[in-house]
Amino acid sequence: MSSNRELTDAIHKWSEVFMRRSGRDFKRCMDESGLSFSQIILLMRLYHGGKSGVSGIGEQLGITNAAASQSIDRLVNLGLIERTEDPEDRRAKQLVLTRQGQALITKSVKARSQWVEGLTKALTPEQQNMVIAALTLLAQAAQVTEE
Amino acid sequence: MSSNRELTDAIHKWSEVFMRRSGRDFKRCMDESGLSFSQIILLMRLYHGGKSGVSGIGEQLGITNAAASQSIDRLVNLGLIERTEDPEDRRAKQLVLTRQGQALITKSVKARSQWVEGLTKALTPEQQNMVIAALTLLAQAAQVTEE
DNA sequence: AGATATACTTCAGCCCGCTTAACTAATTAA
DNA sequence: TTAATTAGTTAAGCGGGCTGAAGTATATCT
Repeated sequence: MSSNRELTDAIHKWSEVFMRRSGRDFKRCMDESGLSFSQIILLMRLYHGGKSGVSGIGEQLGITNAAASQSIDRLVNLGLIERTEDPEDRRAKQLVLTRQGQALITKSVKARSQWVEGLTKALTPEQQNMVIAALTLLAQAAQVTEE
Repeated sequence: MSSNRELTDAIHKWSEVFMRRSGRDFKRCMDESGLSFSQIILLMRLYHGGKSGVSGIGEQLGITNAAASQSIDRLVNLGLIERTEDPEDRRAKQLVLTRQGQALITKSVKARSQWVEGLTKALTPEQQNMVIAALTLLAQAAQVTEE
């Protein structure tokens, strides 16, 4: 039977390792793409959130419309975002990732996936099954939590 | 028996969820502390790497000594880093996190730990044991991989 | 129609982070 | 001991990212 302490400890160790890795992942993504952290976060929001307007992005990121507009403008010029007029409301813009923009994010996700996959290489089949089950459980729980 | 496909899929789903979460974690950490991404990365390097010099940091972060020096200077002024003369080589400086600097990073790690712990709340004891075992395996594998 | 509100853009101004280049100070090599 | 190397700082300059304020165009309220 699992003591609460064991669970906490395991999670804490894991958190340290993966926080560190996350930092490096982002840093590398920034260096390779030449984008800033804010810009990558912006792309990730679009990647997960689908279509969105300028002020929607600004709100999600906690910045002013002006800042969002400027940042988006740069990303449009880089060919990572497509910005079109909303036919329903011609004041608004619809923002969607271009194929190139999507590729940038998926590449990052893929890099992390491959890293984890590498970690499982040395495990026994039983252990691998356990990892599959555990990660699936966690991912599901996380998706339920998302509002 | 686990097919390779299952493993890859599970890891991919997990990666998406956690990449997204990582982004938000960093963003929140930046907003709360008022620090930039670079500065947090710098603190994390010191947190994990222990003592280090200015050029060591610059090298790890892929920036010039000048940039590292300036960034460190700001963090020293904020009371997050202690910068002292190396007694062995008086040209060099020893950089260590202050208690406040350490607290900033540990707070971030703790936030993530608590999030994951929250995810496990709804799981059965057996499932929790599995999560413990899986995360422990992954964390160990990751630490072995670190050079 | 006229007033108000909304969605976004533009501009000026500030700070941050980066680079290169020039500098100081300490160490090491000749 | 003089010359070269190494560690770090400082300064000028560029661009990014943010804000507040002003401006444009569309939509909605009365």
